[in-house]
Amino acid sequence: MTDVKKPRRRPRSDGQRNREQLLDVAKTAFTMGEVDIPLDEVARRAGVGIGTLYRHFPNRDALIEAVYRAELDRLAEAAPVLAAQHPPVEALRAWMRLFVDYIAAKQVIAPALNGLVGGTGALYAHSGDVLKAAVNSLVSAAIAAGEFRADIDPLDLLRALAGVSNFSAGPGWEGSAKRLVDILITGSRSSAS
Amino acid sequence: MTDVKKPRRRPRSDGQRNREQLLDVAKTAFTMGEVDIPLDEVARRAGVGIGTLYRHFPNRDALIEAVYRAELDRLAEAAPVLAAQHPPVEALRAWMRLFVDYIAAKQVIAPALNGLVGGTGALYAHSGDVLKAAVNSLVSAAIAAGEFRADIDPLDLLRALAGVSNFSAGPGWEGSAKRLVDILITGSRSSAS
DNA sequence: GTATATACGGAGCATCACTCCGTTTAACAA
DNA sequence: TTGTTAAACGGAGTGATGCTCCGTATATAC
Repeated sequence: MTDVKKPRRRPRSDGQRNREQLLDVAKTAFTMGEVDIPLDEVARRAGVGIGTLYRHFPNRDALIEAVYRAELDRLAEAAPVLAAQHPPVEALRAWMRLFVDYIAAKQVIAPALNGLVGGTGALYAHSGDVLKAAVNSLVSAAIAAGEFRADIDPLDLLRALAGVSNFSAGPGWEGSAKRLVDILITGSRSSAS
Repeated sequence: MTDVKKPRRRPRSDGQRNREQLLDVAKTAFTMGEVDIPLDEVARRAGVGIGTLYRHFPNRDALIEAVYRAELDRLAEAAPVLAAQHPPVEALRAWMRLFVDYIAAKQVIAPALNGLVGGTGALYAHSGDVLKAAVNSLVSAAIAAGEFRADIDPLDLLRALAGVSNFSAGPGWEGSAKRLVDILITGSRSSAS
């Protein structure tokens, strides 16, 4: 059952290279707003055959998720750094702003999510976990410090933040998103001042 | 320029009937999670030809928007009713909860939105307006009553709420969404208690 | 150098969005 | 009722796209 693969061989270098090239092309395309780019085209730009693309990513969603996930990982990694640099509530505020800035700057996440079929499912479950862990640690710290109400569900905050990414549009967008962060934090305090 | 159509004839009854049947089938399908249902299939279930579907809705997005818009209209209509029945802040809270309940019960909005290509654009601009007006009037009343800070942008709240709809999943979802509503309202008060 | 697991490429298939146009029918007038 | 006509219908056909299959090529190990 739990048979461990003993790696008979080192992974082939061309395989890894191609995989990264595909991810790179896809990320660039999604960022540029070409959410509907045909997969043939992604393969062509990456200089590989369509078959190669499908071996690395079994379907369109898998490719999108891979791009998406790599970005989220980087976001999650920022959490412990911020926690070390600031007091709990400020660390959370900073992270939430980072989230917003991040989405604003590189429009990777929002368009990709919108392009997904029935985003309800697997993708969130998988990729969401790292973000969940990140926001979870920050909120826990704020609660432990007595700054936040104990009944705050970190996921609530994450959901609200994700919403901003979906309605991303218009000029005053960034400022508005930052105000929302403040609203959320104020609303979560144990005894609002 | 502004030539008014003088309706030479009454609209044909079969046309209207078919249009409504198509909308009905599409709404049901989307609600059932069949976001990717082929349009041929929608036409078949509605008992019309594919050509008829395309005459009423020039493309897939147009059909989705039509369903989506009808639902949003009903949500917007609830705002003035609630405003008449409750004090400002409670009217807003009630409306936001309605929004959440609505999405939870009939999963029309979230899946449809996710299925859209680049939700950034036209659809929101069009359909969003009615919701915007609804939440706007409720928030304005709360500000006028001195209950809310004057710098609250109603759109911020709408965005956060929309986020919930996108991360809709899991069992504790509804309760969590209601907590979020409370957080948002507490965070928006002029002097939080 | 040889063997072989691994990866590659792209022709081909199935499906789906959307178009086109000949046929049918509801509305109106006489 | 019947004739006229604008309006609506239906579905075969077209092009594009997601995905599969399998023969070929090559990196790794010995």
